[in-house]
Amino acid sequence: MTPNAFLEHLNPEQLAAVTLPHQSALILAGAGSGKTRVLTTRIAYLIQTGQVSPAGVLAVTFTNKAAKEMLTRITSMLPINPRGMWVGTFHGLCNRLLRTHHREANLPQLFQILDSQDQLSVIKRLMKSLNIDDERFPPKQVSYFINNAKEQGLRANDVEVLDDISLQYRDIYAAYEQQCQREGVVDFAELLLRSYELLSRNEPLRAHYQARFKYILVDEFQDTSRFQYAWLKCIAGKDNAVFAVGDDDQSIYAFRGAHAGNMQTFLSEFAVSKVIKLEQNYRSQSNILDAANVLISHNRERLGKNLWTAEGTGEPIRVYCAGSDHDEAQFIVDEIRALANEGVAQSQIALLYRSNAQSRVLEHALFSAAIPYRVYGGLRFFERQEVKHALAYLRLIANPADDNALLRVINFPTRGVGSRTIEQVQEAAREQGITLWQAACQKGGNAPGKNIGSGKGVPAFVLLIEALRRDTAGLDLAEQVEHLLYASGLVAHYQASKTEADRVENLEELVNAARTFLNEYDGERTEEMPDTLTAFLTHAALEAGERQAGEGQEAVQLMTVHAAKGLEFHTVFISGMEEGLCPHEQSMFEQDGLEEERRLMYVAITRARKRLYLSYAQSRMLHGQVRYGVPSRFLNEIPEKLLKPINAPLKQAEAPAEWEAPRTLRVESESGQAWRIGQNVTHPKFGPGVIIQCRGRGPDAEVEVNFRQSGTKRLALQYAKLSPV
DNA sequence: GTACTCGTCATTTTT
DNA sequence: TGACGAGTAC
Repeated sequence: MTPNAFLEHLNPEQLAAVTLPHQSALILAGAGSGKTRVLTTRIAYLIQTGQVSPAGVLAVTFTNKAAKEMLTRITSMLPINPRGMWVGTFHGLCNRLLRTHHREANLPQLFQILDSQDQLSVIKRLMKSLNIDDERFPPKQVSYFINNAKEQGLRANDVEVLDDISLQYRDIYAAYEQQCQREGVVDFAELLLRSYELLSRNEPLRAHYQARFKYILVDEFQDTSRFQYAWLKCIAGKDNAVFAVGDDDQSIYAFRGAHAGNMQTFLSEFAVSKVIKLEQNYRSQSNILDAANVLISHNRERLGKNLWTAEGTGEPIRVYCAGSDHDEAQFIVDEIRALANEGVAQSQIALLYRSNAQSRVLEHALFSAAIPYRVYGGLRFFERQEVKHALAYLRLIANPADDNALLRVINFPTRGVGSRTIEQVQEAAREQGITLWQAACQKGGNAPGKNIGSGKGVPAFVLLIEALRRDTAGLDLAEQVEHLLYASGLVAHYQASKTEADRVENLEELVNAARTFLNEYDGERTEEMPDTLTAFLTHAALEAGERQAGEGQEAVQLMTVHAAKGLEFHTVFISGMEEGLCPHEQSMFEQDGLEEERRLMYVAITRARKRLYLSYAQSRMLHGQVRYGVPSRFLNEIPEKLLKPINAPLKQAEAPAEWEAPRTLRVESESGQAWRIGQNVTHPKFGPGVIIQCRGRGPDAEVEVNFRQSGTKRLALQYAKLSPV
C-alpha cells in the first residue's frame, strides 16, 4: 500500500495531524472524530515513509483493548511485525521495561504482579502480623494511602509525617514495601514508580530509550495522571516528539487520578506550537451534537472545541418524565419494542445510567418483557474466585516465595489446615525470616524447627505443590493448567458443590484461555519474558479479561456512562436524569465535581447516532427509601428547541411575561449569514462562546451566547459584531 | 467447616 | 432494598 492510500479518506485536520513533522503536538479529538484512525494512520504513515522504524515507536493507551485494537489496525495497513513497536498500556510498557532490566530495577526476573484484590489481602495480612488495629486503620484506606504516595513518586521514607496517624500509615507502607520486595511481587502503582526510578536514575539506560523512541504517541491523554505524565516526560527527553491525543471534555476519570490539566502543562512544557482540533463528528446527527455542545459550553475549564456533522439535523431529543423508576423502565421497554418494529437491532440500543444500582429496575422490566439484554460490569474473568484460586497454584509453582498465593490455597480445597495451623506457619516464618513456603516445608519434611499444627494438612499441601511442580514440568501451559485443576482437587471441590457447580465451567475456560495465550504469545518469546508461565500470570494480572456478558447474541446493552465511553449506538436511553443522581450528589463535595458530571453527561449524549432519550423519574427507590427527585439541571442546560417532551412539560409553566420572539433552531442575520444553536462564535469584546438560543428573524433576529469568559449574553444580530469560528 | 445472623453501607473503574 | 463481611453457633 502506498502512503497515499491510507491518507485518502482523511479530512484536512486529520490529514494535518497524521502527516505532522517531527514535533510535539496536541490533537484535540472530539467524540466520534476518528481519533483512533488518526493515531494508527500516523504510525503507519511514519513507518511507511521511512521516518521511523517500528522499533522507534512508543504508543501508550489506557486499556488493553485499545492497545490491541491499535495493533490490529496498524498491521492491517502495513505488513510489519508489530513486535518491534512498543504499544501498550502504561502498566504493560512498564512491565516490559522492568522485565528487560530486572537486575537494574532490583527485581527477580520472574516477579509477579499483584492486582488490587491481591494488594489488599497483602495489606490485611501484614497489618495482622504487625498487630495494627484495622478499625483505626482500615486496610482500604491503607492501600489508598500507599497507592497515593506512589502516584506522587514517594517512597515510605519520603512521606511527610504530620502526626501519629500519618506516622502509622508511613510505617505500614514501609513494611509493605519490604514485604513485597521479599516476596518478589509488585503492585500496579509499583510498576510505574519502579520503572520511573529506573529510568530517571540510570542515565545510560534513559539515554538508550530516549534515542530509541523518536516518536511517542499517547491516546486518551486527558486520562493521564500526574505521575504518568512525569513518566512520559522522562522517557521522551528533550528531543523526541510526543503526539498527544485527547479530549478534555471527555475527562471523566478524575476520581481515579486522571489529570486533564496535563494537557495545558504539556502545551507549555513541550513547547507545543501545533494544536489540531478534530471537530468533525462522524457519528451523530446535529440535534444530538448541538445539545452536547451547548451543555458542555457551561463548563469553564475547557480548551474549547465544537463538534459538527455533515449528517443532517435528525430527530429531536426525546424527554420523558416518569412517575416512578418503574414507570421509567416500562417506558423504555415500550420504546424498545417500538424500535424493534422499526428494525433497529437490539444490540444497537444502549441503556445508560450513572450508577450500577440503577440497572436493577431496568433489568427487571426487560426480563418481564422477555427482551434479551446484556449488563456490562461486575467481575471480570481473571478476578473470579475460582480462577484466582487456580492462578494461585500456578503462582506457587512459578514462585514459592509468593506468600499471598500460598495463603490463598493452603486450605482450599479444605485439607484440614485450620486458622491456628496457618498462624503457626506464619509465626515460624516470621521468627526465622523465611517464606511461608519454607516454613511449611519444615513441617512437611519434619526438618528441625517447631512442630507446626497437629494434622497432616501442611505436609499434604507441601507434597501436593511439589508433585504439581514435578508433574507439570514437561507440559505446555494449557496442559499445566488442566493438570493442576484436577490434581489440586479444585474441580472436584466445585463439582461436589450444590451452589457453585457452575464455577467448573470457568475453570475449564481457564484452560482455553491458557491455550489461546499460548497460541498468541509462544512464538514470540523474547529475552524480556523467557518464561511462559510467568508471562501468562502477568497477562492475567495486567489484563483482567472481558467483563462477563454473553458474547455475540442480539441484546440490549446496559452499562454505566463510564463504561460506554468510546462506544456508539443507534439509540441511547439515558435514565435517571435527576438531581442527586446526575449530577450525583456525592460529586458536589469534590473539587470541580459538577464539571466532571457535566462531562459525563456529554459523553453519554455523544454515544447516540440517531436517537436519544433522556428520562427522569419523579420518585425513585433508593437505599430502600422512596426519594422524590427534581429533573436534572442538565436538562435545563440543553436548548428547549432540541428537545421533544413526550409527556409532562419539562419545566413548571412560567407565567408568560412579555412577548418573546419565538425560539428557533437557526436564525439569519440580514447579511444572510446563518447562525444555529450549538455553533462556536467569537465576539470582539466577549471572546469565544457558543450559541445556546436563537430568536426572531430579519432585523429582530437575536441569539443568546454562552461566552467562555463572561457568561451568557443576549445579542441582536443586527448590531453585535459576531463572527463564526 | 458450614450455615446462619446481624450490622453496615451504598458513584464512577483501569491496571 | 439488598449485598457483603464479620462473627457466632452447631
